[in-house]
Amino acid sequence: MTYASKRLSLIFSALADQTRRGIFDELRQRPQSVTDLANTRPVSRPAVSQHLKVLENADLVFATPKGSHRIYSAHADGLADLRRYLDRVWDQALLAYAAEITTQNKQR
Amino acid sequence: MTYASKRLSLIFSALADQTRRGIFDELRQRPQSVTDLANTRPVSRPAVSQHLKVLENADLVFATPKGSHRIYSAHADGLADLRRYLDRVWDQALLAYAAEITTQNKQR
DNA sequence: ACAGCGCGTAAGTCTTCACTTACACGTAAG
DNA sequence: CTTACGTGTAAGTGAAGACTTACGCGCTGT
Repeated sequence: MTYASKRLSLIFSALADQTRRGIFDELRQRPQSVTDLANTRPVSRPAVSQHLKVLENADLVFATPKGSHRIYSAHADGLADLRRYLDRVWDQALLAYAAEITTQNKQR
Repeated sequence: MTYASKRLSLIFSALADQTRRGIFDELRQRPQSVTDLANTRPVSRPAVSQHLKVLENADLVFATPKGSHRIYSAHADGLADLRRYLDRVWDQALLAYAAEITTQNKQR
């Protein structure tokens, strides 16, 4: 549980940043190198490198060495945990919502 | 798109904090007041109040005045956006993964 | 071998954030 | 009315984060 919480924190905070989510979104469309990503973005190349490290640490991205380049791609594993959490939360939220409605009806 | 991005950032960063996610998880099980939440948690009451403000701002939580109390409950609306994003990402990630596999097969 | 490219990382700065204590205000109860 | 409770918010502090420039190291090609 604690393990899962830390993992979720990594994933959520990784996707919380707009620049990072942009990188992730673009990597889903097509794998790219660090400089390729930096060229289409208003931040420096080291910044992109650091963002990729965060995404990689959350299992949202992985790198494939290609000669002297490193091609980054989106990874499905990190998303699986997020999806599991969200599915669970989703059901419970709907239940809570239904319970709330009935409570409100009772109070009338 | 930019609007959605900002909204997503709010949701993701709201859920990125462990304390805040704990509050949200507990509110899904049963609506509670601020002091109730603070009592079962190692942080002060104002801290909980601030966390609730962040959650409320992300449409993950809403308050119902009850006399001098304020009962907070989980809200499904904020989750809807998150779920939409995740569904889209999920499909694309699977496609990207499949594309990557076929690329690797070609290169053999 | 050497010049250049792609990349990661260290070091520094400025902002954001999670938290604390102190204060102000409305509601409830004596 | 006054005392007490529940709450939100302002002010301050220490840590984390999103950047920058500078540096170092492994490939690549000539």
